[in-house]
Amino acid sequence: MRTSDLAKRAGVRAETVLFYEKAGLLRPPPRTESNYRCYQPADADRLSFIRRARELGFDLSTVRQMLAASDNNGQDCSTIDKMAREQLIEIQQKLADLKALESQLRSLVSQCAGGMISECRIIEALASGTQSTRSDLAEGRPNS
Amino acid sequence: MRTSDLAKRAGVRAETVLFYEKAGLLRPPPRTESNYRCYQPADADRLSFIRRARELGFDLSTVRQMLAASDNNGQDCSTIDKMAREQLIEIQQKLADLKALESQLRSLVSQCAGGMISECRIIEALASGTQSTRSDLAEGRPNS
DNA sequence: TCTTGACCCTGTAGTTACTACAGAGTGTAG
DNA sequence: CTACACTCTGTAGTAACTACAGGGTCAAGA
Repeated sequence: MRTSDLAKRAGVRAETVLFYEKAGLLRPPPRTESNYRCYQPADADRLSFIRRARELGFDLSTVRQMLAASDNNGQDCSTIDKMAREQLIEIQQKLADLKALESQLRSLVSQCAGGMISECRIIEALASGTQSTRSDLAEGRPNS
Repeated sequence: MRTSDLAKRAGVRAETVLFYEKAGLLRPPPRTESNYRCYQPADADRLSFIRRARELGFDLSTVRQMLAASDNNGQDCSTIDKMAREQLIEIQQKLADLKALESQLRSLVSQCAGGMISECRIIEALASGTQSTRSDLAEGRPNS
């Protein structure tokens, strides 16, 4: 398999394959006489593994460790387990943040009734929070 | 106010203030004789506006447009409204993605019963999806 | 045989929103 | 006078790719 064939199988770009090699996730495959990379089906599996882990939000260095662990069958499962649990907690935190953000944004959007900027509720909401009113958002020193 | 005073008021770093100036969000303030930046309270309001918008997930170019709109009181509110609605949709999409991700990850984590890597359910789950079994994750060409 | 087009290679620069210096100058307290 | 804390500019680093530039290779068609 050539680089682009491997890439297609996993649904990534050829550049990404090269990037993963440089990043130490994919091993340098043998080359043809003309220096083209030559991949085996097993490489496609490894690449799919990487993609699945990435889609679950694991970062590259975590994926690297997972691959190392999976290459090392005798090892204890707890490292991997710990990484997954940490990732879960991180995702749950992000989820909570995003939920809060969504409700704030929804309330922001619901307040807009059209009309002029000067009475825009969205701008007002973003400007409020300090004691100042919207009339002086560092105006008076225009820059253009 | 000096740069770091302004920064403290909005809870950002001094470098971030400079960065926002370079990015065209904060206007270059007047300088002292020795070339130090001299901010007014209104600049703090503008910076807070930026921070609030950023915390709601708006990107810098959107924030720039919002500031431009808010500097231009006569303008119609619909541009801002549109930006906020688009942002809401984006956040809702991310929220949905993250929810799906969380449940996948939760099921992954719940399957781990400890033990050796060779029978790790987490690795298995990441490796599955193609027809291949976990025994051949591009092994056989170790690289170290 | 020559050419065209589609690949492949390496290496570098761009993206976002900052953060972290390096190397220089300034201001003030002891 | 000196130490220390600040300021300035400019550049390089972060994550995970993406997008070239400038070269080489290969197979099919004229």
